[in-house]
Amino acid sequence: MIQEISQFIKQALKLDYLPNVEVPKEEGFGHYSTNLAIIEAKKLARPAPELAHELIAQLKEADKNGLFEKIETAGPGFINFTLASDFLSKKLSEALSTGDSFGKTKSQKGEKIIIEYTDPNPFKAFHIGHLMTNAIGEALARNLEWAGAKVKRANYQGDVGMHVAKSIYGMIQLNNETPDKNASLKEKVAFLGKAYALGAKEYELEETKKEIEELNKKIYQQSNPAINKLYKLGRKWSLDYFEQIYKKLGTKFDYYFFESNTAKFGEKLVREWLQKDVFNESNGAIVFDGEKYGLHTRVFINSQGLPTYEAKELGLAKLKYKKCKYSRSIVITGNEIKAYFQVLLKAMSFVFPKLAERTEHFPHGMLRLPEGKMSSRTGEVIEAETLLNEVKSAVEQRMQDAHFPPEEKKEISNAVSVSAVKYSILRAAAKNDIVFDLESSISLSGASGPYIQYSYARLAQVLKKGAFAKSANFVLLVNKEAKDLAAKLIQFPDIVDFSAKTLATNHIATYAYQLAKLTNRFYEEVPILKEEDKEIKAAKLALAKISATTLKNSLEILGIEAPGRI
RNA sequence: GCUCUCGUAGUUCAAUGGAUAGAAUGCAUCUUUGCGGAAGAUGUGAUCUAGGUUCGAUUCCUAGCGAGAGCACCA
Repeated sequence: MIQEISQFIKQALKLDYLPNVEVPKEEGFGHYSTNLAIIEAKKLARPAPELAHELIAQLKEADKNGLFEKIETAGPGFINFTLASDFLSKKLSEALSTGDSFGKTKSQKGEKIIIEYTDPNPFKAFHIGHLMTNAIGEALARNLEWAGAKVKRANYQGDVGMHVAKSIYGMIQLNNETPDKNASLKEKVAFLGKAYALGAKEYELEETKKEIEELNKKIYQQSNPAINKLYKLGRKWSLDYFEQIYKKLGTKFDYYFFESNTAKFGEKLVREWLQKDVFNESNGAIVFDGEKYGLHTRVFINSQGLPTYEAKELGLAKLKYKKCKYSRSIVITGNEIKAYFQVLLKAMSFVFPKLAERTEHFPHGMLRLPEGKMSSRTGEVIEAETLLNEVKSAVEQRMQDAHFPPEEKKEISNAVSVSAVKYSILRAAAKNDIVFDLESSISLSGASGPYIQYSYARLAQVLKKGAFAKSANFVLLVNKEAKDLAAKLIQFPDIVDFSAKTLATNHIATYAYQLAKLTNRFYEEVPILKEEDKEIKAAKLALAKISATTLKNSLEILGIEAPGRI
């Protein structure tokens, strides 16, 4: 829609560029507006409001199809457009016939994007940080898909390194507590957690520290069969457990990469480019001297000759490219890795210049919990499952009185609790830290995922009772509530484009909430099924249908399910 | 110490350099059972400080104050 209006202005005024068009924040400034007159007035050194009047005359002249009901100027020289109801009605009809794919656009067409996110480490906990990365990554992936890009989801997991050595050390110590084959995944993972905690603690001690470091080498070289066996076992338990979580969260990865695969290749690359002076030797380690570029120096191969995360990441870039010839590669992590990624990209610009250009790091803030219960101040990490379960039990309590079959109830409480958590992550701009407030999530009121789901479910129930036609005359809808809703609905494709372009899915989240609010207002103020005039009723039902679809689609992009009733 | 990010109602979050800085929650008041009240309506209240650029600054620049993260063999 924005594109369309911008094109119209360009042609009408014979400009050589597309003017900026946006939706004004305030009501009363029309549906769309442009600051064109202010910009042009400056070039011509003329007063902007005066120029705006002249341009409006030309725009009205050019509007042969009657797209606009009003074109007027306000404030410092903005030109504001109000759509004609015929035109708006036509747009709604298009949306209605587009059906479930309303909102899909082509702005990212031709892009092949690989997105890496979640990245939990086998043998370690899947904590709320991973949950946050997953929610953001999944939403970005879906958003880009909706904007027409081809997207591949990648997960990169650290299955070698000191944390593994610590865990295996613990597994050996706790040998007699090892769960047997038939134990539940939960018990197995709990055992791994205990083993890691023990290993991490013992690592603090001088004598065991050396032992664990030796163990680490053996794991890397796969030299000891007994250790290999433990390694295989623990790794599998972890990965199976992660898979359960992905399923719950609605993520399906196309590729899994492991450090055990990137390590040797990365090491080789670094040694190769050491000869070409991209890397230096320093204190027995091989480093990249980032200081030359205003960054800091980082170790790529440590003094024991083992590749660090940095070297592995270098190998990973190439492996990703082998799997998927991407035009763009996005890596999503917490922002504590930001500085390190800059060094990595600089090093990569020598080793794989083309890939480095296509790679971007997307750092996000931390998911914090308010002081008090579930606080992480004690230093303990909070597992994703703990948080999800806590929210879920609150949701279940709320649903106590609902008369749904048990199976459906379970599905709904899952969908609602995931939505509560995901929405509170996605509503905020990703780069900032956010505070997840358990209490306000449990209360399930206000700008929340469950509120949007509820709004959808209400409409879905109405639509069940009244069949909507394939087309309708939306001009008949004269209530303010219906008109406001209609104007919001046709913005959806623009929002999809904008958030895909800026990689900011919080715009989708905000939009979904605003739309839900408008649908509720419409629902409250405008009786649908009771409407006696057949044609008006058909139009109302059709508007409800588009609203329901759009709510569902915006939730879909956020990775949130929309049950038909909740 | 250096680098990066951030600083907006009591609280949690918004605002591609735009118009009267939006929401939610909290508090106060109203709608009272209808197509699903997990709802809707009204009121209340904020851009850290000092400069600068601009027709216009929460946004860009400089300095200060405050918070968080990072700064060599962890990932």
